[in-house]
Amino acid sequence: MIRWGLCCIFKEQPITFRRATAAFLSKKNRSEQLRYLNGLVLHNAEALYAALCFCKDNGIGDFRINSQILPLKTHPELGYAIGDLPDGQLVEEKFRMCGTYSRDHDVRTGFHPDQFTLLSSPRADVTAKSIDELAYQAELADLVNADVINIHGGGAYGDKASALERLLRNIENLPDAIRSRLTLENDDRVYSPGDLLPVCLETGIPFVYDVHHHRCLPDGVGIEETTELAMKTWNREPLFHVSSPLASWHGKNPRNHADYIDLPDFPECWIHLTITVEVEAKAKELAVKDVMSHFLKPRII
DNA sequence: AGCGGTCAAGTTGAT
DNA sequence: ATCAACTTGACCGCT
Repeated sequence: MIRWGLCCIFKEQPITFRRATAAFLSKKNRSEQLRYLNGLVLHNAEALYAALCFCKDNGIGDFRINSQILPLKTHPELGYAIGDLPDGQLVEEKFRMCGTYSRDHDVRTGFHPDQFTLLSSPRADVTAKSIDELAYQAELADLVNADVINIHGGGAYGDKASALERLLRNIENLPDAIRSRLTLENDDRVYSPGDLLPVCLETGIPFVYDVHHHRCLPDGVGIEETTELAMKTWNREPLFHVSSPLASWHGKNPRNHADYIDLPDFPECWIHLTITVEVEAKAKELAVKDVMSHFLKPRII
């Protein structure tokens, strides 16, 4: 049985997440900043609850939470703690309600920190800021009961072996709140499954297998074998990603995502697995419902 | 109310 | 050298 996942936002549903810009906020004094952020974050906490309700009502068992749900949380000048907000208690309560709802209705949630979150960089400042970002997402994950914080390997910096060593060492030094949720995903230009699986095995970090990225950046190992290896890295329900290229696999940029999933792109060997598959498609909830409908056709007999 | 330039952060590869 | 892509368009000043 596949648990289908929706990523971050909606195409048609009137559920939106607000954001803030640093340029705008930095023109205000601190208490005005916190008041502005307070309203915005309350809105986002309520939107998350609505998103989880939509998922449950539509048979969608997984929702990826946008990293910007607490905008500028770790910004060097504008950053804040939830407790700094005028209604901090209420904000926390609303996120906890999301956590209760997702537990009661079995809607899995997770985070995917953005491209600036790197545990392989040679720059100590980049690593430190990344760990800050991961700590923030772990704190929020605690409130909302999210069990995954998924990142990529990052850059190669001209020497992939050294970068992988830094990645490994940084993972091993992470606090447990982060490490217990952290996962590694293959990307489409630097780190293939073959690069990351050894790190996952050594650290006990689960491997998020993105089959689209694997097709963009192959490593000589087939989808079936990689699926099996990925499954073994998980101590809970495995999480995989699927998407289709915008133009075609042979076009100039197959990395761009299409609106919907082209059914042949879904690996046959996944069909009978007990896994979560997050659908990375521009049509969002419409794409998830579309792909689900292909698997829910009434069976003969 | 609607338009459009702009938005914290790192790294890569296409142009 | 610039720029889009990456999990995602949304924000906000201007008219």
